[in-house]
Amino acid sequence: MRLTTKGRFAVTAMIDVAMHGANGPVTLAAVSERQRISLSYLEQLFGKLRRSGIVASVRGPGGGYHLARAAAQLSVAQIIVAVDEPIDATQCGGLENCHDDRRCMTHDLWAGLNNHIFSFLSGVTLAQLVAQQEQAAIRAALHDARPAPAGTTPCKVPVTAAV
Amino acid sequence: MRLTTKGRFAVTAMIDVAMHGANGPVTLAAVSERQRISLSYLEQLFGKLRRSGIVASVRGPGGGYHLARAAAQLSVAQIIVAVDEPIDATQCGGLENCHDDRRCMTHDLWAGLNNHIFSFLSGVTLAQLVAQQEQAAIRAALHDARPAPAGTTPCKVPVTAAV
DNA sequence: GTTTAGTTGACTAATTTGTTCGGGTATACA
DNA sequence: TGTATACCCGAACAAATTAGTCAACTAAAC
Repeated sequence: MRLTTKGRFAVTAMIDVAMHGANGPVTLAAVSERQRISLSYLEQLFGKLRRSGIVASVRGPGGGYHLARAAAQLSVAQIIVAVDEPIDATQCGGLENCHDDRRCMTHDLWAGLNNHIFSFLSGVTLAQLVAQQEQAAIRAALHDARPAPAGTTPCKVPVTAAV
Repeated sequence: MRLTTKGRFAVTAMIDVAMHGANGPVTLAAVSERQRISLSYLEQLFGKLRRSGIVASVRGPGGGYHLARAAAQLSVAQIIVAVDEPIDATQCGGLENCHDDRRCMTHDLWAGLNNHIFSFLSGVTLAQLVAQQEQAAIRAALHDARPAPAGTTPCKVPVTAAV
């Protein structure tokens, strides 16, 4: 289980699809514009998401992507695994160059940690993230009750974001 | 909080130091040989670990690295943060190019997930990993009671390792 | 003073990330 | 039947990151 910006893009895009999918399929062009992710990159990501059965596509005009399952049935772990392909398998997967025990120590160790992180992210559903996001939007609307001039909202990134 | 092989190398090396640190400092050369990590790469990683106050160094003959605190006081999160520098801060940290709300949506979202993962990994101590590793070694020793020919132990990587 | 081992920095190859381009194909709609 | 929409696919690419190498230096033990 890797955790890179690639997976974040995928999750972000999936949240966007989940939030805008009420009235039919969501186009990647719309996601691209809203989330500022290059269209082609989205195409690559959604190709994987589709092949993983996480989203389904509708071609032609009025087409786009929609969730293949309910948002409550889709976990962050599934999304990340779909786009952040495994590769590696920790350097000796099926290879025979794994002779000394030490090597295996690393593997077992990380397999364990992987399991922990994976099961944690498996417990976080898209539905939860969407709900969290919608609440945040409501809070923001209430807080900035006065009509703020467009394009001036400061971006408050919690300190921990840099972690 | 990124989660890459770099962090894994660091944690693996730290476990090695923790397990072999009973009789004085552990040299990177020894870690390099046992864990099959390039010496120079370890030097880079331990440079960061030292500057983060996670390990302390002893120079000269008989020198090496030892934990700066008890293994029970060192979390996986600390190690990973030390070597996997933050960079990014999710693309707009202090920058002013964060105008539309959507951008901030991503940030808040990931800050939240970061917090979750971070606090989870903060709860995993080096001492726990060492204990887990020692138990595994004991199990392996009991299981492979017969004297296995050197260099033939198969490397069993759990399926989930590929995740 | 010689050896050990940390310390630093520069430099490199390989991989990953994110993007751009250039073409396809399926479908709704006129 | 045509045309616009939007999914699909692959190649090529710059930038960043990862992992490793090399070389020179400093502190300490013996």
